[in-house]
Amino acid sequence: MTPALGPSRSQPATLNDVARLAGVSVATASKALNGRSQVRAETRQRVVEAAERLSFRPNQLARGLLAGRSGTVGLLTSDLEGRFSIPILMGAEDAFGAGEVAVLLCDARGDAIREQHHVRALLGRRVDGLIVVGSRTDPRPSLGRELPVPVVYAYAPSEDPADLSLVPDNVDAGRIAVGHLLACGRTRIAHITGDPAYLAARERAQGAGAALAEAGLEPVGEPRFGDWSEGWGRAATALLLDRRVEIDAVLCGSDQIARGVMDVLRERGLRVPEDVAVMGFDNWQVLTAASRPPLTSVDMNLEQVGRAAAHALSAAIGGVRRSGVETVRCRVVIRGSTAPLS
Amino acid sequence: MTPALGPSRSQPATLNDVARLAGVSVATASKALNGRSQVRAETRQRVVEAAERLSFRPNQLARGLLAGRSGTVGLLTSDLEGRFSIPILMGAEDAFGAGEVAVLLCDARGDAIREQHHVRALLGRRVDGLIVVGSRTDPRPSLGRELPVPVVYAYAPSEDPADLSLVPDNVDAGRIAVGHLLACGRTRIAHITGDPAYLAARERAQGAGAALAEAGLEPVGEPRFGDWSEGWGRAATALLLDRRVEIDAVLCGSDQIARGVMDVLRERGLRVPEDVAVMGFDNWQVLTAASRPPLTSVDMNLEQVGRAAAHALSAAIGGVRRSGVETVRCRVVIRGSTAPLS
DNA sequence: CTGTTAGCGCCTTCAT
DNA sequence: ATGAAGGCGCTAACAG
Repeated sequence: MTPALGPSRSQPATLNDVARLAGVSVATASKALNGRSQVRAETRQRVVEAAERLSFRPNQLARGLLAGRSGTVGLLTSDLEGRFSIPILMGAEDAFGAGEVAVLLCDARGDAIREQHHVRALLGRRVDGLIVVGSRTDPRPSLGRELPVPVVYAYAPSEDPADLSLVPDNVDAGRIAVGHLLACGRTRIAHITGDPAYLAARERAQGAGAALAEAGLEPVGEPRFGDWSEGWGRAATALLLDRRVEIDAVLCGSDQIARGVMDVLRERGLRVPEDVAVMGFDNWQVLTAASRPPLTSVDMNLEQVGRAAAHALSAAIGGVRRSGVETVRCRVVIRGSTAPLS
Repeated sequence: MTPALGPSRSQPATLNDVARLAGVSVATASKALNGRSQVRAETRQRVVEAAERLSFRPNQLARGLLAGRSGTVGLLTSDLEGRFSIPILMGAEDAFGAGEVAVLLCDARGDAIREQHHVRALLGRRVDGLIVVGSRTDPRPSLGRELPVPVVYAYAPSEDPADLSLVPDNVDAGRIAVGHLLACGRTRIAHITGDPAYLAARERAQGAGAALAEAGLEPVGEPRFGDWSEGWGRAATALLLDRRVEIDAVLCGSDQIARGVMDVLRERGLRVPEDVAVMGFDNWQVLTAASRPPLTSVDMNLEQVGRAAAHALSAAIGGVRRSGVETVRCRVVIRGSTAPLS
């Protein structure tokens, strides 16, 4: 409405203002503020004081224009809504924030057109690099090799092996999950997991199977694929129990599935973890902590993935490019739903 | 390592390059590309083609430098981890994205020092404005009136009434929640809610109480404050039933609490919604959809809050400033856990 | 040690 | 209709 007339109206101070107030040239002021050595201490003092008094902040746009680098990266998510993007985003933001790099956030909402649009916009802003965050671990189309800046793919790897991708190691995750159950003395381990269209589901099952085989154990039936919901966890468990299949552990493809599994086990009078150990995937706090008992789960270390992507991108911007798919290890977070057989 | 020699190495084309290729001056090229009218159609054509061929994208940094505006806003969250920031962020990103404005994301992680640091960094990048997203609806300290750009507070309002804040209307939310239960013919409505240190909890209770009073009904005891967990929902419900308190509906302060409430109701042989209607808050998909039956819940319309904040900020940048706390209405999302008494 | 000059990429007068 | 020139804020050469 009425333009405020207070201090908030005034334009931000420029180096010119500072120089004038300090009674020196802009060049000297620049050197003084940037710690260049060819400035008399007393002069520098004057400049610094002037800058302070005007609350001078160097204009990064001007700097970027000159340097040819903006000190900015684009973070392009395909699905902010899903819960996997956020931790990755946090890890990346954290890693960049420490290094004076700012993050431009764009959400493509799963739309390729919108993604392309965002890429153009980001390049127009002269981002120094790009991180592309997918919503599932299945490979996705590359943005292409023609981009003027380096790109790192996180969570969803690029289909082009010339690109660098960072993904959680889901095969290994299946392995260490089973490893934990074995360490608890369990031998009749069923695997109830999610949608087989997801690579993550298949890879975890593969790793779990391998770990069982290496231990000389038979899996309790084939992995049971379904969807990622509590409902499927309940249904699959009911089926298992109805058929009198003997089990002392259930490895679940998600924490939601695990919730469903535990509910039915309890309803049928089986105790967790005394009779059956239950383990989830994703380590989603709201579910793992609220379960009865609290749910042991595999954490994909997504913040770590984000941080690793940030570091890889920084390296690439610095000229050290890598390529191919690199994995980040997952970890088991032990809670009350798994325990050694007594 | 080895600097790639492909097309990705070349510097992005400048207007100069385009002009040279088209055989005109930079001034003409600029006019041609920006739709200025004083250019012969045939010339414009040549310029556009040249630009295309070089995949020219105007450097926004240079533009911003000249214009004095960067076309960029800062989004400062205090807690990306919590689930409330994300929808707000999505709404804001969406609203800005449509308007050629890019969003710089910073997460203060609940740390005032870090927040201050981020504000400085953002101002250095000459953001045209700032949105500050809080993690709860309790008022928070203002960033101050001295900032050179407009600021809009979302979710957590500023303590300074001179600032503009956009928050969900939690009093009204309590009202419409009770309104829905009344419409279902319920009259014995208990309220089990979260931590009374949260303004949201107190405001919802206040609104709920007012709606009951207006309907000439007594609340079933005082609102039961606790924390926001499933565990508290279970405990509070058990207490209620142990005391033989007669109820036909429970309004819960969060979906998690509602989960706990429903579990105990079912365990005690009460049917939802036939015997007792249950209603949650937050409309958190993963909980509401997975409940048995699916949970009716109040949605705070957070995307809407984010969008409104974005629009308000755009207006402020355009010179139209508002101030004070403005509210966004919540809405009831009806699912299976509430139904008319038959 | 300090100041002058030039230019990053773009847009906008002002001449032509 | 086109081009030449100036300047946005800053830094890196070079001069003094």
